[in-house]
Amino acid sequence: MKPKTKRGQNRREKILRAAEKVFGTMGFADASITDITREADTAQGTLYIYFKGKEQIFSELVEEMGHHTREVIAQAISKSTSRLDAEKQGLRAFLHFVRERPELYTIVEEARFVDPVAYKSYFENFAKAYQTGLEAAQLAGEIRDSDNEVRAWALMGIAKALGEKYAVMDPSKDMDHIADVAFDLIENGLRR
Amino acid sequence: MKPKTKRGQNRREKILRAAEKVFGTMGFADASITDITREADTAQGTLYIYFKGKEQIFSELVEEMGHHTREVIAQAISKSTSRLDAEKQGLRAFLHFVRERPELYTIVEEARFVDPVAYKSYFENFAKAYQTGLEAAQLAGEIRDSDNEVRAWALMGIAKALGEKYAVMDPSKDMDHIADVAFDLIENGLRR
DNA sequence: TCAAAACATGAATGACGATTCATGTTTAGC
DNA sequence: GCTAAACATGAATCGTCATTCATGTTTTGA
Repeated sequence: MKPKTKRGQNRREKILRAAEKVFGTMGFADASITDITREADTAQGTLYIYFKGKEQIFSELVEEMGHHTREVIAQAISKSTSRLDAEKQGLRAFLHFVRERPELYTIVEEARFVDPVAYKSYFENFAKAYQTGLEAAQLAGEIRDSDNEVRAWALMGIAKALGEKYAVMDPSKDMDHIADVAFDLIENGLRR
Repeated sequence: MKPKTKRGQNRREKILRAAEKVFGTMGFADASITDITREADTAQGTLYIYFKGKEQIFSELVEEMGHHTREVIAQAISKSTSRLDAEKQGLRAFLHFVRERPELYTIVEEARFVDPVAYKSYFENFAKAYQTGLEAAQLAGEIRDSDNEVRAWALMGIAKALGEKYAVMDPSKDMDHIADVAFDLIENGLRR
């Protein structure tokens, strides 16, 4: 499963990157093992040296997305002074990351149907972290009192939808602008 | 394709309802024609009298969801006095509808991968309508000036995420409460 | 009442593609 | 430089359905 030589590590990584591209652009069902191995310049059988099957590669990519997202957001937040500012920096970093790796993001969304368990835990973990942050901000008096679980899911929903629209569907607009508009809504709401 | 007798109409409808249930619970890939026809107490071949194939049934369900959602929201909004109130009533009605037909909602989400064209037009239409409403509210001075396209996608994202979480994943909480919390966030933002 | 149209059946067909495996090649470490 | 382990190959296998179709049954309308 895990490679023991440098050569093996390279090959495994090459297959993962090919799978990211192929799954992300054609979707899980339409992507064949042949597509992935062709993209990786590899024989079909080689894939089964490093992975149990089609689904396992996919799941591994979902996990990868989880790690990277956590890293990216943690990094972005670390410089923040207030909780609300952390919110803003986290959103901005997330959107930039998704625009850089739209395939990986699409894979996470498809996980809802291909690997529902991974999908659920992915988002429930994020929601919990989000909620904890909101709770702290609430205790610190930065934000108004409300149901922070519902708020956490709502805020995640904003990030998901904007990522889907402005990183995957229509990646032409400036991401900082998107983040600014969204954060203004999050901070101040709609009301004049 | 379209039935010409009452008997045919009943059969077609029965198959559609079976497909809604089967696609919604097992997902498109795992759902077999046999599963659907078994659920509908029908022979496999009968399905092909009324539908071109597996994908076409699916697409028809996506369209159905579009019609119903539009109806439900239009109905809910019709009683509203202000644009912001329309926002609230629309959100509430949407969440109730999704809790009543979670399978239909899951199907729309899976359409992103099964029928991307239908999916894209579904959400772009909603976004446009949403944006138009926001534009009017802005002109009426009810809400602050900002980029209403981005806002529209953000607000749709809230509705999608809350529907997914509180209608599909965890349907135990009171939907009016969910809608109230979300609308408070939309109206006033987080800031104290 | 009866013929034609509409509807219904479900076993057989056929395509597709994930996975396996018998056979080679390369690398690590002594 | 040798050999065992690790890695690589790709054609053949095998299971899984979606779809078809030859054969019945029911409904319609005159």
